[in-house]
Order: sequence, then structure tokens, then C-alpha cells
Amino acid sequence: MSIQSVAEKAGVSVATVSRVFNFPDKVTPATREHVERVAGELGYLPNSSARTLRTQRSRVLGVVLPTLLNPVFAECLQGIARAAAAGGYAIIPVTTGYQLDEEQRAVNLLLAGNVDGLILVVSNPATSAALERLRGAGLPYVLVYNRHPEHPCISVDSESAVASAVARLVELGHRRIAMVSGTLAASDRAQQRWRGFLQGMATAGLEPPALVEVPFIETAVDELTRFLEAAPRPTALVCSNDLLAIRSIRAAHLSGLQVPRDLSVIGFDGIALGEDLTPALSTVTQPNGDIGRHSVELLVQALAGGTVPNAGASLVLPHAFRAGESCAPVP
Amino acid sequence: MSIQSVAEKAGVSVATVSRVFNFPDKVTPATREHVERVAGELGYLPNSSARTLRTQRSRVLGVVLPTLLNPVFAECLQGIARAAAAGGYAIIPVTTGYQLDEEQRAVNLLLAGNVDGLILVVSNPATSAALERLRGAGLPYVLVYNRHPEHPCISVDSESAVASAVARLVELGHRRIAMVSGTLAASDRAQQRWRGFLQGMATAGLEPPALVEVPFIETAVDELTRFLEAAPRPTALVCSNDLLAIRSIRAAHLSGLQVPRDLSVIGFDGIALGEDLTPALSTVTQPNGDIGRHSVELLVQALAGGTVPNAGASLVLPHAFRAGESCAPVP
DNA sequence: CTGTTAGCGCTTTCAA
DNA sequence: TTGAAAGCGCTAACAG
Repeated sequence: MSIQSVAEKAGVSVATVSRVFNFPDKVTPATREHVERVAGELGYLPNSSARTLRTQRSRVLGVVLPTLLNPVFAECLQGIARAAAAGGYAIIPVTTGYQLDEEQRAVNLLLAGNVDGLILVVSNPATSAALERLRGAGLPYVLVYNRHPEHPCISVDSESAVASAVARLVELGHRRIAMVSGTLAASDRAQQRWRGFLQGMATAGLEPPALVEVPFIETAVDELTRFLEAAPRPTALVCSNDLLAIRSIRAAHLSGLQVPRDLSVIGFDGIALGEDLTPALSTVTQPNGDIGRHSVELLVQALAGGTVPNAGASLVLPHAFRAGESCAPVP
Repeated sequence: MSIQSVAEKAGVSVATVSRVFNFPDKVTPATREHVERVAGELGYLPNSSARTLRTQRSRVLGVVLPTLLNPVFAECLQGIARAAAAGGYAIIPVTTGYQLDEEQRAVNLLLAGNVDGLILVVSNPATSAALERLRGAGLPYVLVYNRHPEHPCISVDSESAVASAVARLVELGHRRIAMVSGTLAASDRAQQRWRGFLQGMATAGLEPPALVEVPFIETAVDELTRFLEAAPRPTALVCSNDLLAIRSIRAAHLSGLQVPRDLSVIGFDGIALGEDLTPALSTVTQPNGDIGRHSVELLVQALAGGTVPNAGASLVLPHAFRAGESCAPVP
């Protein structure tokens, strides 16, 4: 089904058919209706490759994410998908599994794939080769979750978010508070959250706190269990993300500790599922869907204006503390 | 950066450059290396739209899913993404929010988007207009999770899976067992699971059991709470999916019931997160990633052979029961 | 082994 | 308002 066949069947030129689909008002209502009817009968759909080739716009956005297995990113992608659809864009998501080489591969793939722009979360914007390459290519992009002064980023202020989470724990009487995180080196978010933690502890005048770095998510529970069984154990845990918080609660349980009675746990991310858990997860919520939505809007806006989003367009969205039930006063 | 400029700079014809990228062995090693170097210097990447237009193959697969907010589908999509990438395909996912009209819209969008094939979960294959349209279009597709004798489907035998889950509960001494499900009318999976439940109960010679239909996932907990507080309350719940099971446990908690001491709960889906909960979720696991992977492989295989997957290629993958901790004997 | 060339389906001047 | 025609970048005959 090509524009050609529609034109023939309708007895008009291909240019007219094209106009009917692209600039309906540039065509007499009569011919327009006629063409539309014929096109409908033939089940004609404009070929998007041909259109892309001609216009140099694919109306496709690439999305690079670490994984879909963490609901944070699934929620964000959902937000991206909705906003993109609303704006007439399709998306091509690629996951990297937190691996730098996959990050590269993903960007290359998308660069070769004729996407109009890219939304991505990289391990670390300051050092990402993929990001460098992307910037070099001149393709519009927006980072999500990452924060960096030289790139357009949609993020939240993790640092102060974690600091105030610590303050809450301190108010509840906690003094021995530890942080649980994935590998710091692997993620600027983890680093920011750790800094927020240090800052919160310093503000409260508390001891240099412990960091439990959990390199492999699969073994998190084992490591945490070990940590919780060593004395003196903390009375509260601040976790770098909700998945880790959930695993920490599990580890506490395996160590015979009850949350929040014996141990308070705070997560970070605000995944929807946290609210349905028992105890409901106390966490710093990020507007994951909105983060996705804004990234699309920023990109689409720039695309429409023929510009490239720059660092000045960065957005820091509001975070919040969801009280939940996994935090309690020290007895 | 076009093939043309590479050809000129390398002093060869465009055909040669094309061959270097598509059939490297059809070119002298010398020229090949030369062209590759020049292409590298120029940062040349073949334009995929032009290629698609010419070859009529986009190497893109469309994916239609209800939502990414349920980890089942996120896990499946992750499997799809991996397998697709491995096979040299990109994916365009579209979510429908369980809405029939969105299902239509998604299929139309993808049909117009030059995808080579579609992977989809529809509400009900027997009645889906979108599926009908798709079949009419002659585009290769595979259903996932759905089951229907006239379509190629990757699924598990939910019916017997639920039946045997019921049998386990019966072994544990349960007699008053209820099922918790989303709207039956909205999903063939829910219907299959309900049938499995009925069958399991019948086999055990138990009373016509209760069904708690939860139309809106947001209000699930309220409804469940009400149900659990009415007498005589069940001693066990079989839930149509893990999210519902998690909410059921929450509802039990809100009603002052402890799981599994006062109430046993079994889920369905086997989302990874279930293992990290406390109590760990007892559930019927589906190989979500594999379901995705197989759907891609089936599609890619058909695509390679120039055929269309048909109902005969359907796969029923093995399910399993993950014992977890949310089930216990009746005291 | 390499080059020439037609044409995939569409949009977009430019003329009529 | 409509049409003719060029050309987006690539692949695949076909010829050499």
C-alpha cells in the first residue's frame, strides 16, 4: 500500500495525497474527503521509513536505562512512554545492565537507528564515554536521575533528600545509623545519596557512619545479614534505593530482627509497590513517572524548536518523604 | 554522513561501501579495510530508514503490553529486549493500560511504524479487535501470556498451575479457600486462573468457593479488608497475580490477621521481588524473561524464514510452585 | 571484485 | 488548488 496506489485509485497526484495527510487544509474539502475515503478503503498507512528518510525526522526517541527489573526505571519508562505517545513519538528502550560497555553499545545502536533524541541514565555523567560520544554527535539528549552541571538533567536533589531522611531518624532517637548502597563507584546517584548521608550525620553531630556496599544485588541479603549480626549493630538503615531497603528488611528478619521494632529502614525511590508492603516502606519518593514525562517534554520541545536541550534546561523535581511503617523511635 | 561521502572519500563506489557493511567477504580485504577506516574516520553509520525503505525490513519489533507498572510485564519486556538485541532487533514497546481502545491504537501505531513483527498481550485473544486487524494485515505476531488455539502463543498452563496450588493448600488442611482476581471479563488469563481454581476446588470436593473480583487495583486493599472481616472468613487466598497477593497480605495485616499464621496467601506470576518480601511470597512462578525470549525467537525465526508464526508454533512453558513463606498449615 | 543504476515511498519545491 | 519531478540514503540486480 503506497501513496502511489492511493493517488491512482483516487485519480489525483501523489502530492495531493501527501497533502491530505500532512496539510489537510491545503486541499479542497472535496478532494480531501475523497482521498481520505480511498485511503481508508485501501487501508493505507504512510510508510514511516520513507517519511523519515525524506524529512530526516523519525519521531522516535531512544531511551537508555540500566534495567527494567528495578521498578524505578519501569515507572520512569512508563512515564516516558505515555508522554512520548502523547507527543506523537515512539520510543526504543535499551537496557545496559549497569555496564559501561553496554552503555556505549546502546548509544551507538540508537545513534545508528535514526532516533531524533535520547533520554538516558548513565552510570556517571562526569566520566561516561557514551555521553561524550553522544554529545559529539550533536543529537539532542536529556539525562534522567543523573545530575551534572554540564548536561541537561531531570533529577531530584538526592543529597538533601537523604540528609533530611537522616534528620528524621535522629529525631526518632537513632544514633547508630548505617547506609546501605550499591557500588558507589558505579553510580553518581549512589554517590550523591552517600554524600547526603554523610552530611545528615555530620549535621546531627554523629559518628563517622558505616557504609555497607553491596556490589551484587543477588548477594545483598547475605551480606546484610552478616552486617546486622555483628555488634554493635545499627538501629537504623538508610538504603540507597527501595529494592535494597526491601532486601534489608528481609535480612533483618533472617537475623531475628523485627522492622521497625528492632531496626528502622528507609528506602529511596518511592516505588509504588512500597506502599503495599507490610510494613509499608518508609522512603524518599521521587516522581518517577514525572521525571520521564519531563524528559520527553524537554526533548520534544527542543526538537520542535530545532534546538538542543542544554544544561540550563535542567530540572530538579521535588522529592518527598513517605512515612510508611518501617521507621520507629528507638525504644 | 552518507554512504555517498564515504564512497567518494574512499575512492570507491557506493556499492562497494554497501558491500563492506553487508557482505564483507564479497570485497577484497584491502579495499574493505580501507573503506572501514574511512568510514570510521567519518563516523559513518548506515542510515537505517534508507535501509529499511530499500529492504522492506526494519529490524524492529513492536511490543504491546498492558503496563510496565506490573513487574511481570517489566520482566517479560526485559527478556524481550535482551533477546531482540541479541538477534539484531530493536523494540518499540507500547502500553495499553488494559484498555481495549488503546490496544487498537497500539496495533495501528505499530502497523504504521514499519515494524517487522509484533509481540503482544491482549485482553482476550478470542474477542480482540486489534488482534483481528493484525491478523488481517498479515504481519507476523506472537501472543505472550494469552492462550488461544488459533494464535501462536507463548504461555504457561495457568489452569493446572492454579489447580495444583489449590491442592497444596488442601494438603495443608485448608477448606475455606477464596480466590482474589482482577476483573474476569477483562483478561483471559484471569479466566483461566479462575477455572483452574474451580477445578482444584472441585477435585478436592470443596464448596463452591468465593471469588473476590477487584476491578480497580487501587481500591484492592479496601475491598479485601472488607472481605476478610466478614465471617466466615477464608483461611487461604489464591490470588490471580502477585501484586494482588501482596495487597492481600497488606489487607490481612490491616484486618489484624497475620500471614501465614491466620491466613495463607498464594500469588501467581513469580515476580522476582516476591522472594525478598517477608514473608517471602508463595507463588506460582512463570518464566517471565523466557516467555519474552521465546516470543522473540519464534518471531525472528519466522522472519528469517519468510514465514509467519502460526498457532502450531505455540509454546507452553513450564511453571513451578515457589513455596515461599506465605502459606502455612491450618492450625 | 567492482561500478552503474534503478527504485524503495515519501515530501517538497517549483510550475501550472 | 493541484501536479510533475527531484531526491532523501540505501541495496541489489546487472554489467563489466
